[in-house]
Amino acid sequence: MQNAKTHEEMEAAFGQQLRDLRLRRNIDQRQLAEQAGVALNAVKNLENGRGATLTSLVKVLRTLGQVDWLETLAPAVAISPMQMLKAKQPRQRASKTKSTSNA
Amino acid sequence: MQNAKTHEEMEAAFGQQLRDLRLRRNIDQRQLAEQAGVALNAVKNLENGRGATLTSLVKVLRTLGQVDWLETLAPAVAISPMQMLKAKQPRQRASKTKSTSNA
DNA sequence: AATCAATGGCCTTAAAATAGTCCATAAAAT
DNA sequence: ATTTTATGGACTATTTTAAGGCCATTGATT
Repeated sequence: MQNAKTHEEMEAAFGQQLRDLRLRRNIDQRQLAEQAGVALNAVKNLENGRGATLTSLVKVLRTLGQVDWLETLAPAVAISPMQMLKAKQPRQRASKTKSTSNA
Repeated sequence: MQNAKTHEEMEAAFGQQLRDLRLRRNIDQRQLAEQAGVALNAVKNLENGRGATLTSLVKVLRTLGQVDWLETLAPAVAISPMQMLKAKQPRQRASKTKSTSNA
């Protein structure tokens, strides 16, 4: 099983992390909302996992000094410039072979 | 300056990472959308940074096998159980000192 | 060169952000 | 321990935005 968590659980757990970050900086939700330029309820929703937009998340992450985290999702495969020249473009579109299509 | 990138740029860059992940698995947007249980447009919006919900992101991340990434935002401060007993609660509310209040 | 995936536009519906207020309670002050 | 006070959660109504679906166009793959 990959995690067994539902989206709701995952979002709630994620919100808890956001809350931890905020508390480490010792600011309240209102201040965070103001500094991030989002509504107070947006922060509440984020921390409670009740639904939010990526935009709100990015703004909040920036205020919390965690924007870099967003770039850690898909670490680019680091290859040398020489390899770069040899290698084909990494793939810009999915190929036709419907390998993983289970639908 | 905190990163010089605008939200739009950040979301677009983030979307590019999602696209990379998808292409590494060699599936197209439609397949990803189907497997994730979101609309094709949700995937488009995510990859293009045109606005998306956290829910869509979580569903897509799960399909891409990257849900664990969500838990890497605020790595909990690992302390021993004994320290836990001694230590004060990490802070459950922001304290009164309006240090960072710029409003 | 021909295909077909990916994008972008438009429209409708669903959902989230915003704004404002109230309340329970945890934290600070006495 | 009790009081005070700020904090965070809950609720409503309204505005804004994204999801969902469809079609036309672009452009990478083959």
